[in-house]
Amino acid sequence: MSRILITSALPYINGIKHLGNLAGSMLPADVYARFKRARGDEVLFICATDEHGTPAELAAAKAGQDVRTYCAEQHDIQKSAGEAYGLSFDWFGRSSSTENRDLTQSFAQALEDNNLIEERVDRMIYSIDDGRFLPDRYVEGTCPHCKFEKARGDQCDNCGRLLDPTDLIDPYSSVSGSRNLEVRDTSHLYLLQTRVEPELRAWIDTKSDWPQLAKSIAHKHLEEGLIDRGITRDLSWGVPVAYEGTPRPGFENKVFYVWFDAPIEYIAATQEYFNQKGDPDGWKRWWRLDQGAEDVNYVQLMGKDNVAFHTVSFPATIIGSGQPWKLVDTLKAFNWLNWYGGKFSTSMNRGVFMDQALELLPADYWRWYLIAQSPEGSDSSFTWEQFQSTINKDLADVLGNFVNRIVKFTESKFGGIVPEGGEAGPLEQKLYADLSALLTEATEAFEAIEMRKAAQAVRRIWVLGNEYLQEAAPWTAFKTDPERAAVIVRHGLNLVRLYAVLSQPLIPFAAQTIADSAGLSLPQDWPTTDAQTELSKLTAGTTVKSGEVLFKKIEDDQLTTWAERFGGAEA
RNA sequence: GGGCGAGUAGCUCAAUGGUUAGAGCCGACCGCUCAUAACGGUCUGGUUGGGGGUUCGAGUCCCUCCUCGCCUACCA
Repeated sequence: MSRILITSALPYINGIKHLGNLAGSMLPADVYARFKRARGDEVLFICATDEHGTPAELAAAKAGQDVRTYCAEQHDIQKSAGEAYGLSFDWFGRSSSTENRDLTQSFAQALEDNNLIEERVDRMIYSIDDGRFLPDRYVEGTCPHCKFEKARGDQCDNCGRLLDPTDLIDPYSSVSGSRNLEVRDTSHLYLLQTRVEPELRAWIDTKSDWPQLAKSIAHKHLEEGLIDRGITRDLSWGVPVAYEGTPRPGFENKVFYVWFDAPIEYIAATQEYFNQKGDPDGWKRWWRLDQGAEDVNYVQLMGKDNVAFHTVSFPATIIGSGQPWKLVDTLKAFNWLNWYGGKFSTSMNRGVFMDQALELLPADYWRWYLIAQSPEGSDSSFTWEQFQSTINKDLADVLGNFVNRIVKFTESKFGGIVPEGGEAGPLEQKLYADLSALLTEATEAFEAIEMRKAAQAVRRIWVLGNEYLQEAAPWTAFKTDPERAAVIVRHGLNLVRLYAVLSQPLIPFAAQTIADSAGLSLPQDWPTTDAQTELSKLTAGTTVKSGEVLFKKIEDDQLTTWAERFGGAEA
């Protein structure tokens, strides 16, 4: 038994997430967490909303709400959405918690004590009409290179060149459109990452098993030389720049940069969890190497855009603190799920969001599709046509129909009781062998967090049941050799039990329904690779019961309706 | 501009430098009749983005070009 700490990248507070966000971090993290729990490991699975920063302030203003109220509301929405998808977080926290405020300030102080913090004066764009400093990308204007009129202050979307906001011709605020801008001096704290580079490099060099994507991003930063990072911003919504209640002089109206406090929330959310449980020191055995966390395996899952922050910035903060914090061991990065080859986009009404998806179909349908099509190697595309095909074939035909056919057969021929008698023959021996190989494959894929491969292996195990029934033909045996039929049906029903167990991480709701039909309760331990033993756990005499159809097929006219509502190929 | 990744069957994706590049879906045909018109089987389908090179042997390694995606540190 191992101790596994799992974190999913924190979803930003700015509105409910689309299926791409779900597929690229939270869902695979959940599948992995469920798998590891079924394996008997001690799992702590943490996530939270990332609530600070300019976009949150602007979204709140747009919604006509106080930012605090807005975030509280949006947090509840995201929390409910996660629960509706069966995301089994042990805790879904908030980066605006008091725990995170205190811990973030404490980290900043530790870095300061280690002479890793420096005050510098920046020249930033201030929008007089908006009453705020503007991050580079919130300043727009004409590109000095290509004359594109909607170039952002950080980069021109037309010619791709990197820009400084002061380069822009005729700049204006993208918040209000105001051209009443000026450059102002403002002080900020900088984290002197350059000074922790040797330690950071040494640590990264130990991570030989990181995926290529993560290693190359981390090394790129090291090779080009780390840059000292500004870790404060001129905003009102965020962690105040203070220590133990005392604001830092000159920083009364500033907060820490959202990317400084967000990863710290992984730890703070754990504190929130244990505080809520009345065990205020409980978090330490997960995060403090000097207080019981030395045997924790820490696994982070995230989208590819997050990799640099998790391999360089956050580790630099932790290492710089000089304190014995747990650092990430295993890191899994995902690419993007696209919408018909393009991006999901709220403004262009492209794509499906988590709440909308559940209006159409149960969570398991989405979970299965998103895991089976997981954007692991490269970006993958959502299309309605492929979604329909995957669901109808894999879930309805292969899995759902298998469970239904064998249970119905048992009801009509054996009174709904797992029959006794008979001995396993050559067909069963072949089934054991095939199943053992596939169980090994599936288990290894889950362990390696290779989601496509894992789903594929599980699907092949479902197919195995249909192959077995077809060849064994209990409907024929029943007429000529009832004892032989009993053997076949007993094995078929044991496959149903096995499918419930195997399906737990992927489609937990359906797994429970399948388990119900065999009189089982979940969770159950993950199967061993000893197929013969696994196929004898449901013993003769047990009552089985068919129920509603497990998965309804997606009809063509449903698809048409959805494509009209959400856009599709034409978008 | 720089860095990284990707490009393989109609579609979605596999393939430690080593038989004849595989699987699912789609399509065609055959079988089965327990089951959600479900299941099983067979078959069709490829100039591996283009062009060069290394090698006994290249989807894989090298060079170059094209296309797409991500990052490029003040969006998160």
